[in-house]
Amino acid sequence: MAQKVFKTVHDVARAAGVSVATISRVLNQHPNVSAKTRERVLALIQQSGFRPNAIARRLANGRTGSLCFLLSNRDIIHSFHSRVLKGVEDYCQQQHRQVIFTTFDYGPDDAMPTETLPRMVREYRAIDGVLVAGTNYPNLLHYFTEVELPYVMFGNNLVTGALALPRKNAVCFDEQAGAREAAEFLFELGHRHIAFVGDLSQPWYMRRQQGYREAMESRGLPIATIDIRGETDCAELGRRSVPLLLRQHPETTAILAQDDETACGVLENLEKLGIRVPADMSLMGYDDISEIRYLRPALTTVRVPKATIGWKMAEALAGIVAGKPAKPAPPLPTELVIRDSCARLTPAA
Amino acid sequence: MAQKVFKTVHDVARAAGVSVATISRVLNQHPNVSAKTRERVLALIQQSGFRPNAIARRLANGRTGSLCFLLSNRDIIHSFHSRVLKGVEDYCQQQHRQVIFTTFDYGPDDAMPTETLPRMVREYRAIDGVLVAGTNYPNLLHYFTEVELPYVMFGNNLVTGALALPRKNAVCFDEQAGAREAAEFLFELGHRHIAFVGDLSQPWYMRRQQGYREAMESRGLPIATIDIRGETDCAELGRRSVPLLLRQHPETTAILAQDDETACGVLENLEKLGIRVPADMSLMGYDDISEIRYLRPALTTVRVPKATIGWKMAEALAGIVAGKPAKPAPPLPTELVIRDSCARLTPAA
DNA sequence: CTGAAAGCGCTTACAG
DNA sequence: CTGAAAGCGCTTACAG
Repeated sequence: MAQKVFKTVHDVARAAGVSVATISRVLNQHPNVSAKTRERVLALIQQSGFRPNAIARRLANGRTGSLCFLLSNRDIIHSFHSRVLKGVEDYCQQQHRQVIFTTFDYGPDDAMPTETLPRMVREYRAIDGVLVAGTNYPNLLHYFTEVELPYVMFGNNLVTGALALPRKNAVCFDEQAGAREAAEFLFELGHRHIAFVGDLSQPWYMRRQQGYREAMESRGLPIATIDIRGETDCAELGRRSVPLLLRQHPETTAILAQDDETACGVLENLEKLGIRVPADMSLMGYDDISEIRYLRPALTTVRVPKATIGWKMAEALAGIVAGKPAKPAPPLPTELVIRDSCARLTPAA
Repeated sequence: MAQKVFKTVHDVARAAGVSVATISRVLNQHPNVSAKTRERVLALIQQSGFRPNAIARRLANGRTGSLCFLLSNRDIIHSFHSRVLKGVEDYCQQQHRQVIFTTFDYGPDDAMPTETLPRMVREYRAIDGVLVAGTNYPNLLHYFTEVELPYVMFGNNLVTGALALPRKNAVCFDEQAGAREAAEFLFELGHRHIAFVGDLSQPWYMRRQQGYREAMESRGLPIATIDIRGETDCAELGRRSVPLLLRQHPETTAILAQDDETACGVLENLEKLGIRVPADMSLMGYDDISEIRYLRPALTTVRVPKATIGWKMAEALAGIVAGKPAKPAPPLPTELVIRDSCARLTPAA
């Protein structure tokens, strides 16, 4: 016999000889349905391949079920954020939520409901809330507050004014502790002249330098920081730092770079000068991005728990949306990944 | 005065002294509204910050406005697919569409409406169509056809049976031509003994090898293929290929790897044996993924137009959804990216 | 356990 | 150019 095709709950209800309310109840696993009717309806749905209209469900029950992953001010999706997104998606899949991906470029002074703001965040109820990734400024966050759109931030990536906002709805990792452990690791290897290379005008790199400084100061070791500002290409920053470092701190035996890309630049110029890593100089990155996968020597680095950050952000946002009070979560720990770019300091050196 | 907060079109209509139909018309830029009313309504909307309910709009007009980017059988989002996704998002943003990102793991023999299939693709009308990325099999594609869900595939990534399906709804790049050009480039540099390293059991790598073969045969040059099967880690495949290659084709002066990761493995083991790239051996990758960014020597490779692929896929899907007849698009061209890993063959060698 | 009916907040012919 | 009314396809008190 020809298979009936049901387009709406009404079709199913008619065939089952019950009301649409009952169909809706079995669709939503509502307990108040007799086992008998439930089975009959379920069978009908099965064989007809009936699929309820998702939009209608959302309008009726008032829940959109979707979280928006908003990547701000990035022209490409770096591997770092890909991993965060993957964590978000894993959580959402498990929770039967959907993740809407979008990007947005704006400046700190743009007036906020702007034309370029993605449509779904401007629209009312298109999304339950937004996961704020990339680089963000207070104007956008204020807008979210104004229109009462719940959001959760990736706390480590906030610029200036955004830092002062309440942090209940932020997920972050312990940037400072990661740098501290990195410096301590180099100390354990026997290094006493450890330099930090970075751009201290950026809050996140500043925190890393602070962790480094804490580790050094608590051991009475000298601080050696090469602070290069205004260079947005980290690899280039790393390259430029090498001559400065060698001149200003020639006694250095180990370098802690502000991030992996910076480390790549440092490595490149070190090698050009015939300084071998790790034989002559130990080198450490930060982040553990996939771009360093095939670097030789394999880079020892501080791994940031990217997928976990995404998962926790989605979880926090879902909680807020569900009305649970947002509570500040403790920062996520980083993990030291020991590969080949750091060596024990030999007495000869 | 206290700012009125309008929650629905009715609130706005009441304040403007018109009907909701009129509000809807100005919201949708319908021409049949007098300039006067339009302005008044617009002003009201402006100052009240009224935002129409997106879900209700979709239910009423029957369009969901969202495309689903489905990444199949990948445990992480590789940089390759990040770029494709970015292209999709760029197109969708411009078209005021939203992209729903999801992942899905399945096998070629799984029965298709499975529990693990993401909810939004199971639901009716949650999405307008799906962009199929990652590795996919016929069973999923058949399911889409069955439930009449429009889809567009990334054509280069289809396995076995999926290859035989009609390709009107596929976007692909010219894999074979890219490999041909790569081999020709090595030829121009004076190389006559060029080897291909890869896994010919995979259709995509097979196509690359075919391009290589065409270039070689048309010049009467010998084919030298190292075909290693069953190794899913390409870098490892590359590593393993080196001793085989040196034994079987010791005359080789240039290697065309099936992809960048394979090239990384080749490079690693070449260097271990003291064979310098490019001085002693030229080496070429394929894809131009971000993981090779910091490789030294910088890898000469064939760039796949990832973002363009994403853009074209989204464009094609939007066209199909809009009822335009799907027409097969010509394959997108690749681009040779010349960096430092290939050198002119000197007579001495 | 079940059904009739109102409601979610828009859009869209249809009339005027 | 504008409005009244039906409709999009569900869900959810409310009654029974």
